[in-house]
Amino acid sequence: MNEPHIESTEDREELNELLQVRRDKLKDLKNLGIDPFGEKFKRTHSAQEILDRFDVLENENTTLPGRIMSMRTHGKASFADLMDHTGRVQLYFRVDTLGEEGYALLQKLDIGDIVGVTGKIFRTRRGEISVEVQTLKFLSKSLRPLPAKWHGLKDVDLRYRQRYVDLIVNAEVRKVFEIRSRIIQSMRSFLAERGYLEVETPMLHVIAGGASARPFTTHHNALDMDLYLRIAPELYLKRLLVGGYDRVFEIGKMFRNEGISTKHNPEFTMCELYMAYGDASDMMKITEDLYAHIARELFGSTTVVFQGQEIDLTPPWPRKPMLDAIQEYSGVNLRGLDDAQAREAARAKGLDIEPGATFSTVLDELFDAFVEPNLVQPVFITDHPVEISPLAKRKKDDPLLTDRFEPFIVTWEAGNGFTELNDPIDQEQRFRQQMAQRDQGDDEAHMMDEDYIQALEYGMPPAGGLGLGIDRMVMLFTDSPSIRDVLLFPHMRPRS
RNA sequence: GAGCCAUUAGCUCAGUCGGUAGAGCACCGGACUUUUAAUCCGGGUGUCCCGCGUUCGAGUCGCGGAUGGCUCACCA
Repeated sequence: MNEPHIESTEDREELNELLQVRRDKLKDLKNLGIDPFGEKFKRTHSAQEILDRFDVLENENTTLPGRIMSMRTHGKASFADLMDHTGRVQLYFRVDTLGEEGYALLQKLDIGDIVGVTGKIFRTRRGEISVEVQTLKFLSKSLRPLPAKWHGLKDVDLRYRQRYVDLIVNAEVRKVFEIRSRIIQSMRSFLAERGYLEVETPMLHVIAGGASARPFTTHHNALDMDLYLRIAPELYLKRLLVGGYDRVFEIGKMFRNEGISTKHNPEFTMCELYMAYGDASDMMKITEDLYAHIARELFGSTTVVFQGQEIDLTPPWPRKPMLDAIQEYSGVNLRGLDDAQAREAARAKGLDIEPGATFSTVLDELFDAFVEPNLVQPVFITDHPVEISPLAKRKKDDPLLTDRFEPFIVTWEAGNGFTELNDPIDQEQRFRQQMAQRDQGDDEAHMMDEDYIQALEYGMPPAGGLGLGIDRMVMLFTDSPSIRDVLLFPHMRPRS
């Protein structure tokens, strides 16, 4: 920190009045021998504690830090609201208590300043629980004005770019991220209780596998090699099953170089878990139980309201094979059709299908157009075609389909799970098929991972695996319509 | 990537037919010893997102650009 403090007009002519006034007060404090950026401060109570336990705390002394959020001055007495992480408590200042000199310091106090006070807890005539301040310490002088107390900060651009201000001013935003933290905690304990070991696998991948997505690339200088940011941890977690761990999970960031929308951020959080000797049905059960468990912990109920719709998360959720769902909602029965017939059937429903589209592409289009918008209440869509499921085990009774499922809630895909393919020979063929698609120009097709095949050749137990999108789960539980509302710092274009 | 919309004071927003900008809160000065969206008196603090153009004159009209929002596309 070599830069000198900028304190007054001489240093920076361009500061506007609001900023200048605060810098002048800062200078005044220093001239009085007061450090405007205090130090460690020990608290005896939080703001909420004072309110909650007033019956026993009345007339007791308290010491607490917080941020000044509003001030009402009345000549020789003044009021202020002090906010900490728990809530707000009113401060009462009077010249009789503080003395002329102490009281005069209030002139240097601004909304936004972080202070520590000591004083007596009492109730005002109007009934407001307050602290009559005996000592006031400046812990951090605020040099910028906060947004208006009544209207707050609404400009979404500013709210995301300056999330710190959003968090200061909008208590409901703070709440969202507290709930996010509780959801993840609750997920961890849920899985730990069931014998899952939390692990960490690499984020820098030589092969971006485990999902169909365009990866970000980066470069390692010392090794002079390009690397990918992971799009999924799947192949590493299954190597751990080969290694002998019975149940593992990982919660972490994934990176996908794709479009940004209200449901997509380039980096997002996923929880993946694997259960040796299990299968897709175990994973469906874990999914519905986990959602219900979190809902109960958060709200004491397994129904939640999202954007005005009541969503019933009570297990068990219905299971519906993909082809049945398509037939039910679009009237198209794709069973037994070849690529050309499937294209024709979809076109008959008014979809714009490309000439070379394969059966699974058509299926995807029909599903997106006719089925997805209807999947408001939780449901597992099952039995995806093998071409779009290169890591899932085939169904015993239909080798063209896989033992796979996707949970849908409020029309979003909330996750993805399946019985894991543990046959290295089939896996290698699937990868080769994906490579062929890649050669056709599909840059989201899976890459070949020789080492993963080798791992399977050592023997991986039959297993169930599941990936859950944490951000979408948090959106559901916090009634947030945009993923940006559940990310502290959503990706934004830099301002020029 | 495409369409639509938005961008004016620190914040939230007005701004008529094209005539050089306003309100509330915040802020500054003054009064006030239990207020609480405190009140009362006085003060408008501005790159009207940026650039170019039309015009005697542009916050306002046209074109280009930036950022954001929504929808679509892409995408699990």
